Amino acid sequence: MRERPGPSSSRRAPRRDAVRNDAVVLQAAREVFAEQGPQASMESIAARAGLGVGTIYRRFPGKDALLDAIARLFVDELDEASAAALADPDPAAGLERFLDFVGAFNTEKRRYASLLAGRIGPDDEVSRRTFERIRQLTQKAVDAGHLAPDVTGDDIRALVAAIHAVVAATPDEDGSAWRRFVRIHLAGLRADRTEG
Amino acid sequence: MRERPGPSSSRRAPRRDAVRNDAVVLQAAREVFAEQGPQASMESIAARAGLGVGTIYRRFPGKDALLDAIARLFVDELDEASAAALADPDPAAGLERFLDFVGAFNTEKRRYASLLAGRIGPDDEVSRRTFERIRQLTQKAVDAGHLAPDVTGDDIRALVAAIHAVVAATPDEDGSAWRRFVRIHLAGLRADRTEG
DNA sequence: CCGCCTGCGGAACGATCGTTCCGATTCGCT
DNA sequence: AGCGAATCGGAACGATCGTTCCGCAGGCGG
Repeated sequence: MRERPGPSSSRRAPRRDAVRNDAVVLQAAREVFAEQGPQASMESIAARAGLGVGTIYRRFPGKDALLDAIARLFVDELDEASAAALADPDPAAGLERFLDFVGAFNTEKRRYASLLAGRIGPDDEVSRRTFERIRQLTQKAVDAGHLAPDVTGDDIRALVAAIHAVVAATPDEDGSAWRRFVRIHLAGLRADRTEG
Repeated sequence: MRERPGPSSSRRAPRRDAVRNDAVVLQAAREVFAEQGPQASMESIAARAGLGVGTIYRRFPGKDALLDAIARLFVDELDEASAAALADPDPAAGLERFLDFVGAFNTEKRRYASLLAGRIGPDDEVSRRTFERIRQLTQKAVDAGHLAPDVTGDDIRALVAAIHAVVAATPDEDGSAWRRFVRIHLAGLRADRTEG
């Protein structure tokens, strides 16, 4: 039994091609899933990556795991945006920045929409963290008088879902439709609705 | 050669079981698709109907045609609702009645949501008729002063898409979430947004 | 440069599914 | 009741796809 170089490396350095392929597989999967939807075959992903199917299975237990990994990337990105928005000293600016991000994000990733369907549940830890930030951000905006007193995090969460739908229903990459939708809805969230 | 009873009946009365099965197949398909989604197998639909798969294929050319037929039922129902709303003498009441229908309709048919995905395009004749009615209804509501002057049919169409998303994002059959969402958005559509 | 081992390719397998087809069955008519 | 045709049931087929497996190539350490 020889001494090992370090506590974390057991025998050998990983092969360079293997390291490269980690990123290659994920990138190819993102492209092909975006073009063909979740029912794209593993074969077509492997072809796009310039690899064999076995190489994919050495990294991901199966197709579901591959889709989950991609979905996680998006959830994480949204979580970071919520953190940045909450850090803004002006709650109104932070909220609008966040909603802008949601719209732009959905527009950019419009072809990936079907991938997340039912893949990340409401009990996901990251999603819960994101919503908690939305809740705090909303409360700060209410306290500052930028939203009507009865508005809660649930209202903003509904708006986020609605933005997704509006972007999906809008052809091409026209950003004006969802921006107008957000402006209108924010006006409703600011308004005194005690009469209606 | 005998005289035939009429110009449209060629030989015989249709068999009673065949007439029954027309409705049986469609009902079974609706149930199974609602439970399992569009990827439910023809076999499982036939089993639910208590029939063989061949019986389904005698009525519908294939699975896609079966899904299209179901989607068409929903599109037609929405079209009728738009006609009823437009017939209301009070544009504001007609509009709110229509939006109420959309929310209730999506709640009731929540499990069918994935069936229509990409199945009925924007160039569908019935869908175009529906949108034209929405456009007229919106114009009447604007003229009556119930909506801000810059609101168009596109805004209401976006709201319809948003309602669908909010219903889908709400657990169970709680109708309060989308009702609140609609009330908020309508307040935004009524508001003078020249400042924001 | 050599030998060893990690990682790769892609054929093959089993499962699933949409669709077809034809013998058996059931119905309408006389 | 009996005949002929319309309709049905479900086995069988071909295509597709996810996954496994193992012989082989290519890179790493010496």
